[in-house]
Amino acid sequence: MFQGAAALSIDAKGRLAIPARHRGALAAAADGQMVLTAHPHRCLLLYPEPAWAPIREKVLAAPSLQQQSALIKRLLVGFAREETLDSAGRLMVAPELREFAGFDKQVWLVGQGDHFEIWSDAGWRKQQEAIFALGDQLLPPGLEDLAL
Amino acid sequence: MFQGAAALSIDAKGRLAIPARHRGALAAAADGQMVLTAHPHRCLLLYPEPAWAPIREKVLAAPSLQQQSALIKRLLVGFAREETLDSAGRLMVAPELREFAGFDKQVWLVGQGDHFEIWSDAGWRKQQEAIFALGDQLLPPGLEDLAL
DNA sequence: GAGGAAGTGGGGAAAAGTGGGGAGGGATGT
DNA sequence: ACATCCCTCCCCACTTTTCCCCACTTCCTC
Repeated sequence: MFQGAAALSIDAKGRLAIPARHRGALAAAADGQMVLTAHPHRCLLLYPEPAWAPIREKVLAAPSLQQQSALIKRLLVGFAREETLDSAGRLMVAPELREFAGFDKQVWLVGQGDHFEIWSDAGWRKQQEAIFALGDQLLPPGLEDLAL
Repeated sequence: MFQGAAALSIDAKGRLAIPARHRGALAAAADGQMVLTAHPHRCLLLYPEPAWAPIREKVLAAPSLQQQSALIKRLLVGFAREETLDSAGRLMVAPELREFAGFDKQVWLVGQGDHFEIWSDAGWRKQQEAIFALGDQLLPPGLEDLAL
């Protein structure tokens, strides 16, 4: 179970150090095999491979001659890369993915249950602003009864 | 299983270097025999020959006097070429196909499960813009329950 | 404050990407 | 039929990227 947001920096070689407290869980869930891909909201997704496989199968089953499902396939499967951590526990983020998500030096690793999202600093701030801007319209259908 | 997007360049002779991490899988799936053809979305398709054969048979079985199936046949089968990689792992892209897909120097090789798509730089960027433009209408019929 | 673990940066070897020369073979035209 | 041209493919050389390893700094723990 992954949760928690961490501000991390990507070094000049595109490497992202995963916080040590998550490494054990990643190794256990994925045997070290992870998949890094693009999210339509313009962040990246980091999945342990076993959690990613069923999603990939589902997406690939969609008809590729239909415009909209082709777009999803191209984004999710098209950008996906198998990755492992290097000996210092760092994840290599390919230049294509860095560009897609608009990564600068500073990024955020955000736990989301069975996977992580990785946001550029600017993108993450926008998410927060978007939440504040919702005001009373905060809760989406199906979650109206959420109490905190 | 092919996945991942790579920005590659086509040299002056029309050669495209396939990333080394895909070469093993291509050799295994196709014994080196590949088929390169045109996709109606104006990109190219790269199939291992064994995966292409059933698609070709299916397309060819369509009635050729019906306008719509004739168009598909002409595009998919008409543009298809058998290719192999050269000794440096490069794929030769015929001028006809380069022109069809509007290839300049920079192209994208995009894994799509059992095959690849190859996009011009401009075409690939348009795909991404199209996805962002979808907003909340992201998921096509049949994929509404996709969770990321 | 000392020791250890984690984050950070960079050097260097090896592999992969890139580009071009030139031989071989098939097509074209005289 | 022969010469020429063009296309293809193989090989070599150069550049860039990737990966592995080591060293330094910082922070937390004891």
